[in-house]
Amino acid sequence: MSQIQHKVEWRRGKKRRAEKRPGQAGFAFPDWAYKPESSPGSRQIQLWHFILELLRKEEYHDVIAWQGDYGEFVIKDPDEVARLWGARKCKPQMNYDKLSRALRYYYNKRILHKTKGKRFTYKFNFNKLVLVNYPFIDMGSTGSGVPQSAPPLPSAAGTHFRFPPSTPSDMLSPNEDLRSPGGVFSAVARRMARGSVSDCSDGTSVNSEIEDVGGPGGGGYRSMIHPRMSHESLFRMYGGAGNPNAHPGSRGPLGHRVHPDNLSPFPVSPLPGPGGAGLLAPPLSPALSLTPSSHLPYTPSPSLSPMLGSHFSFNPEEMKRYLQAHHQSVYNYHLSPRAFLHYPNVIIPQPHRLAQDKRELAHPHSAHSHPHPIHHPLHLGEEPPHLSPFKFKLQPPPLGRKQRDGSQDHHPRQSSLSSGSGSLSSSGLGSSLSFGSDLSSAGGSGLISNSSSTGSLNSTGLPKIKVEPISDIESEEEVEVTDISDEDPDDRAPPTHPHDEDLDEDVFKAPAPPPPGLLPFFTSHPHRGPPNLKSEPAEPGDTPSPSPAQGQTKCIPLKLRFKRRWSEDQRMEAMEEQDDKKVRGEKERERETEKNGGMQENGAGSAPSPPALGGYECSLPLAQRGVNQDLHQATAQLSLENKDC
DNA sequence: TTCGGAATGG
DNA sequence: CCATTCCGAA
Repeated sequence: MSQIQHKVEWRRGKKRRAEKRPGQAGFAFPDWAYKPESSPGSRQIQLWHFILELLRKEEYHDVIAWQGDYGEFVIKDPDEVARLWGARKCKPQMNYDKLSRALRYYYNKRILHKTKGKRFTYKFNFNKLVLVNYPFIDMGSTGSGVPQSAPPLPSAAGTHFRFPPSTPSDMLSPNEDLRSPGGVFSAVARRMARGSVSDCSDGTSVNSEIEDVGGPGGGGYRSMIHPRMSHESLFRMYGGAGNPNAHPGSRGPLGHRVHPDNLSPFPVSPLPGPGGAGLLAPPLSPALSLTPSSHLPYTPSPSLSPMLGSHFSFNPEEMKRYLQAHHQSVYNYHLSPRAFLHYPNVIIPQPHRLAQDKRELAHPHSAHSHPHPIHHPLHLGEEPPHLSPFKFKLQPPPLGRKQRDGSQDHHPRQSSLSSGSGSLSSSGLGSSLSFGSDLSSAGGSGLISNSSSTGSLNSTGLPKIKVEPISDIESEEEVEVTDISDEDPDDRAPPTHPHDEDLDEDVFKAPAPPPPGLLPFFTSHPHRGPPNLKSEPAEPGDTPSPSPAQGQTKCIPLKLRFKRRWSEDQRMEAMEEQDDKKVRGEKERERETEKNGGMQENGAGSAPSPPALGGYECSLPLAQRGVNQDLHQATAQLSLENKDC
């Protein structure tokens, strides 16, 4: 503020870009999801990344710190944060007002939301997808501890899965990528490709994002998160307090960071040794909230899990594993249940219901007449018969309050099908591989439950939380992860669901072909503590009884269950923070979703995406070779501040 | 203080 | 897309 705002700048009349279209290239999902590739803007560090970094560092504790629950942070010194941000972006004029505007944009992306009632307090929506990309973030840790809560969740979840897929060999598989050329990897590749650079001219400053470095090698590291681990764990890994090694306390003044190692965002070795801790690393922190899903029974301890340890050992096999895991993890993180629906193999632990489900699930279905949705916990080897592209939808957009305009029409989505949409996979993988990518993918956003919840739930009397129109958005917004390959619609076009389109949830709907490699495994559902069973209003639609009957190849019952759960979760969230969101029409958001067409494929084609595989491959070697080194480098690079511009 | 539209730059 | 900058409105 003090500064003058001379807006003198060049304001040339640029024409307004009237529209924004997402990629024509063919992605169904929001472009922003992958910005890295081409968009310049994105290539720079993004604000939320920056925020996370600050949060990770003790040095900045006074200006910004985690506070409260999961993912909540408070900006203690707005001006300072703005200054730092401005420095990073070389925008001396930056101030909190502006910075906050930028943060507000995240609301729609669901990356952040405001904690109401608390000044300067925002909350990351880690619950949903964000983590996918940033598993390492340690949220609550900061000094305080985080621990707030470890959510008591059901540990059950953990139990079932075995992380390690049975067949490692498959991992690499190809499924994903292979399937579609452009598929997942492309995204990854793109990300990798993008080099982040420091903004400032001199380059002195390094980006905090370490992506690049991380990319090949780095990516690998992270992946290993045990699937079971919840975000929380991950968070800690990221460097927070959880990691003992993490900040040793020494912190340099701005420019210096502690040892690179510590700070690095990378979790240090996520990959546990094969046998090691990896499997079980206990989750630690709990900062997460909402959906913590899978928590192990044990409580998180602040100290990290063994996994975090610093050693990496990579064997080729491990790498594979880890990659796989990665994928999995990606998919797993709090995604909406829907995501899982498509995966037969997945097991989803539900805390409460677990038991029941478990039984059902547990059965080895031997394949038979009725294909049970769930098979074994991940098995890569088997390819699931049909995996569809999973789409994840994120939370519903917060709908801004645009009451004023009142506009909006919401169109119900009709589309159900949109489905086809595509998907993208990028998110997970991409990011995984490369470090810093954006969460963009995460952001993808989608919608959520609303439909279901709204509809059904409403009846319950809940306040409607959101109602949104997500229609269009949905399509786009949802992020799908998966391969996009979907290209062919037909194949997958499943005739499946005879019953309904699910309009409510589009999401569920269409299953598609199985992407082979991905297997998500479980999800997490968090519920925070309160039990919800009770109230769950069953939705009408819900299937009370699970009978998969039909040909659903997929699992309907499960689906429903999830749905329910999801809805609840959503509600909870909503309630928690709740806001009223209103329906906001998303205006412009596009429509594109076409899905079909050729876009998808694009992977290769239009999209510039580099050869996915290539990237992939690269990574391996790298990883193997010198992971540590890479890490170090990466870490080293990380620096928040930039010197002067 | 916070929200979000609009225009604009990149 | 992702901010940045303004700015009017709650």
